[in-house]
Amino acid sequence: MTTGPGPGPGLRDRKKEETRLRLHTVALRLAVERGVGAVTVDEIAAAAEVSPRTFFNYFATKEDALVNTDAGRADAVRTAVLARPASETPAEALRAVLTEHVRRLEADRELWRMRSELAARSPELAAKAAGAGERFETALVEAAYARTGTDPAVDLAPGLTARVAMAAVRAAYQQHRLAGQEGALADRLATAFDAAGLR
Amino acid sequence: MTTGPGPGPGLRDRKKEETRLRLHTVALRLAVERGVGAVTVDEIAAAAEVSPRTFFNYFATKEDALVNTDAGRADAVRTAVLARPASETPAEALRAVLTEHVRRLEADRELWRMRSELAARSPELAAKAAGAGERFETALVEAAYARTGTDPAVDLAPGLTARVAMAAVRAAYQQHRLAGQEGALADRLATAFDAAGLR
DNA sequence: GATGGATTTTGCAGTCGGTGCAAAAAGATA
DNA sequence: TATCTTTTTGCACCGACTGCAAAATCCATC
Repeated sequence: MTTGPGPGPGLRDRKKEETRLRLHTVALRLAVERGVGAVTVDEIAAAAEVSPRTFFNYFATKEDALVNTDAGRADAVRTAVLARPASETPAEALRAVLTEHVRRLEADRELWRMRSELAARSPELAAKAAGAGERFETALVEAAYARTGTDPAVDLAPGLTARVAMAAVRAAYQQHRLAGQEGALADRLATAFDAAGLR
Repeated sequence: MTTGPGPGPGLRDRKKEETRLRLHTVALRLAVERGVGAVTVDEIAAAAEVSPRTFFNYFATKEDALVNTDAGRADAVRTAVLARPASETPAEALRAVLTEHVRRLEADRELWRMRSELAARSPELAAKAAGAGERFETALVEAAYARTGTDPAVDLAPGLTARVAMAAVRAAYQQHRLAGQEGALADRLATAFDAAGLR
């Protein structure tokens, strides 16, 4: 994000980042208060103090502002899996990266709770979130194959392992949510990984 | 679909079913030829010889006409899992139902190839398809818990098993596609189920 | 500090997806 | 055949989204 010999991000970059975040949080707040369908892009832009046209400089669609799917997330997780020690099996690498990934998400628990709530109320949003989840899973699959160096048309295991790992994450999340978010998600996740054979 | 004491579906019902199918296949054809974004609802409706307003009597959105996500699919699979012999474990029931489900999908291989191709080219379509996949998985999870009669907040296993089963299906599909759809998908699926521990 | 260039925001007009409503058309029934 | 029910259609409208160009803001240089 460095723009040159200066001491850090310029005012422009900082303002862009702040605007993006403001649009996202304002959109979330309004949608939670009134429902996804009842909030217009005009209203979000006005509340965030930018023009509607500018809204679309930041987000391709209204749903993107609510889900804030960051294309970098899939890239980042792929990179993280590849950066694990070469001695680890795909299962070990995936497990370690996902455990850390979930730990970080927990730090934004309230944000995730709001997103889940909205997705439960809006099929379009649920679909957008599911699409993002699928891209995330695809990145894990690609990373697993990159680690084994095997041909996906021949070797089923890396693709299966990555997908099973994500299945364990989703199962642990559901249980955590239904249990009222009591207890440690990390423990549930560890239990799910063990039960799914990822060691 | 019987409308009364008559000998079968009335003209109305038959025409509705034909119209829905025509809209779907015309939409698919046009989208494959020109790209999802380049085809308008007006064009689809005209090619299917109905008015644009009628299009929306059949499909809630343009993407729905392309993906043709049938809400009944999730319900049907839930019913099928519940209808398996009570002596079967969730894993056995899920495996049997999914094996049959995939066998039926293979009968429409060309249709599924077109859908996959479109989803790869359109993020909105990919999201819609992912959303449908998630609802399908949710139905499997619900059916698994209904079979065990256990509390999802307490018992992780049924939810995990159902999700792992779907992971196996997706892994098998990917391998099948990358292998140029040669060989039997059913064999790949059986291998994936075995490797994932669903017996 | 002034100037010019680069970048971002904004306003605007337009297209398209999607909705509600009522009239017209088509099918079903007596 | 007349009447009722259901489906289709036309229409006006709203909101999401896009391309374009002018205005505003930031940045580098002198």
